[in-house]
Amino acid sequence: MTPSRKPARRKPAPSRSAAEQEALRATAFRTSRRHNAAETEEDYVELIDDLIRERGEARSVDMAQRLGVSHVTVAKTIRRLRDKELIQYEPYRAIFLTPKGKSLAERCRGRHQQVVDFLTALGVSTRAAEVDAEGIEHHVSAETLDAMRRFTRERRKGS
Amino acid sequence: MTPSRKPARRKPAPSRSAAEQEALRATAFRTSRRHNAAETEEDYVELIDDLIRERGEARSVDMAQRLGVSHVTVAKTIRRLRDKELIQYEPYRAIFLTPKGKSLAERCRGRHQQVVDFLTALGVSTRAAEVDAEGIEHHVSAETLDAMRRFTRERRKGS
DNA sequence: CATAAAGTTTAGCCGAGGTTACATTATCAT
DNA sequence: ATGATAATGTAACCTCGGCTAAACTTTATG
Repeated sequence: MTPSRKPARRKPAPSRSAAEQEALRATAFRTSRRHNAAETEEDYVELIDDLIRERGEARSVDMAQRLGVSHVTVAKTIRRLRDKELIQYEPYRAIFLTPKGKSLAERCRGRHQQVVDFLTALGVSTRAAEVDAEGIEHHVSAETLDAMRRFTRERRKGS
Repeated sequence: MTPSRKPARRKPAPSRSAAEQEALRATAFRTSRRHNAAETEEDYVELIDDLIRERGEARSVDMAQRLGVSHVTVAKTIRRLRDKELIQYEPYRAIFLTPKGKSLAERCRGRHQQVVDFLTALGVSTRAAEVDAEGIEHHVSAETLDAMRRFTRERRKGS
């Protein structure tokens, strides 16, 4: 009557290298979730760094505009980043990076550029490369980043 | 005394092609956030599809194990997916994909495999490719995916 | 056939990240 | 000097995706 009358007890799992495979997949999901969580703070410090370079200071109104988000969201997030000692600011004043924040920002900036360069070298348009990199950059392992760098260098030399 | 005594009014933005640049960046962030939001449902339907292929049915306890998450989280999520008509199930019974869910699952399966193949062709180890793909796959545009496919094909022919 | 074990659901908590509406502060211009 | 306006902050609310604890259903078994 109901669409399924399947048993509620577990079938014995296919017993090849199954356990390892399962574990690897669960790890992949967990890793991805962890990276998603770190994404916001990486984006914020990177953006603050950009703004300081471009106009000498970072202000929440500009951050909100660039992120495509309300200023309230920015306010809430930067409070959290301050608690984590990545940034520092006084009420109604501009935002600055702590040394810790600055080093994170620099790492992110480098990685971001590498991903963009890689995608471009692969033949992706500047526009798409910029958009995709924003999503991808937080999920590339050191190993993959290295392979990307190698490819970019070769491709440039070759052409 | 306070670390910053910078003005609270906006400086005129650097006026080159600034407006476009700003818009592009905000778009990149928005796109990335949108993809993050879609990530869960894509992962779930893909996983359900896998389980059905492997053992004929998808059950929440297995999903929880593969995702590395508690079974309660799975229960809550699948309720949402049912509301979105991606899956279908009765209480205490196995889970099935609706046509809509099935087509999403197939798209995701293809994309996932393509990203893994690409990373492998690039020289990344199987293990890292699997983990990174889980994060990356949700953020590749059609254009980038196409470039990846092209590269994978060439590289295979070449070697 | 009663009951234990496995699986599923419900209730309630939390933090992240988003919103609107409203309050406060700083700066600029008259 | 003060008043308008831009920027920032606060309050209250939402959804999503985690969690634990406890209740309930199904299935297997002694």
